[in-house]
Amino acid sequence: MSEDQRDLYYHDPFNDDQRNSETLFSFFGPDSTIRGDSSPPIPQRFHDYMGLTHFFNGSTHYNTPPTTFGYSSSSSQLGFVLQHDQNPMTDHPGNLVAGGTETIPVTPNSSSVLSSSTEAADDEHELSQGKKDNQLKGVSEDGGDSTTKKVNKQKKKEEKKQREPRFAFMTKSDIDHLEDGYRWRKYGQKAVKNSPYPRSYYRCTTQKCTVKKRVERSYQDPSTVITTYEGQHNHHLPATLRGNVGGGMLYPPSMMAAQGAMMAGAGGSSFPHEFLAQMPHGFYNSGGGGGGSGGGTGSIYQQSTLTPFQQLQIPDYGLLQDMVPSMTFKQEP
DNA sequence: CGGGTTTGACCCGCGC
DNA sequence: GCGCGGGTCAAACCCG
Repeated sequence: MSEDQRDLYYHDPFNDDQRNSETLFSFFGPDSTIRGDSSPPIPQRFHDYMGLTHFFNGSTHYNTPPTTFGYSSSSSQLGFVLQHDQNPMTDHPGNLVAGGTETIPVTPNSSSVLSSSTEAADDEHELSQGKKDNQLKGVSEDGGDSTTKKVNKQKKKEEKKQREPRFAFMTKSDIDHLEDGYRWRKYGQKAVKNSPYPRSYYRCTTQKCTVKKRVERSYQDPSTVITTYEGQHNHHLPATLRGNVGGGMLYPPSMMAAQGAMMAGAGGSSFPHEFLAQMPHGFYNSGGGGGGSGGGTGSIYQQSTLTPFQQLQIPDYGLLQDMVPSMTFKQEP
């Protein structure tokens, strides 16, 4: 009963701060904050994540998870949950965790969306491989011998500890599967417990690229799409998507350079939160520019009607830095 | 015909 | 040990 009640709640990754394996960012809410050392309120909020999207797309660097962020659909809000394969909190003792409560109304019992998937997804890479191996073996080797299985299991357990970088974010969008410049192949769909909306599983179609993503719609707020990326692309953006040539062209070189600088500056830690620290300010302020969406005046749930071009903004690093004062910021001259 | 989607089955980890 | 839920597989199907 109580469990049922608990389960009735939507499990929201952005409110799940129970796991240290996650770092959460939230740009939702009128007083959304990125909590750095001093947790200053963000002067402005993102109401158009498209810029971010394109910004992410702007990366042509390998091993930059955020490159998967680009979207080309209309949306207005964006939130992040960054998941580190190690302990993100050690990197950011001040916690970048946004409680989530101040942004999107969720219950404290969030667990499944990311956390459970976090757990389960641990083994996705290895397991999926292992599973596949097992299955294949089972077929090809008449079930195989238990010794091999045991060895495989152990191996898996060891490998399991190595997590792919994973992060999630929420977006306001009518579209479930938002385009991000990469090509994805859907390989599964599952019903989400206590949610009328299914979760879809996608894999990057590029050969040897193991990046996956999960997409699901928020149960509490159907207009919100939760996207979880896992892994890092080891290739460039395919230049085939609706003229959105990798999105990379959409950003000035300085931007990409800045990102590259960041990645380099991260000392190999190519994790999104560093990247996020560099997030340009312009993108979230682009609403007023075009779509007539009311720009900065709209509620945080306001839908953006920007076109990709309207969403294009030259990043304002200074403002960004203001937003995330606790983060290192590099800027290309 | 090739590539993507759908969908039921299966595997695995975890909690009870 | 068992059941549940998440994640993946793969055959069938769809579509351009």
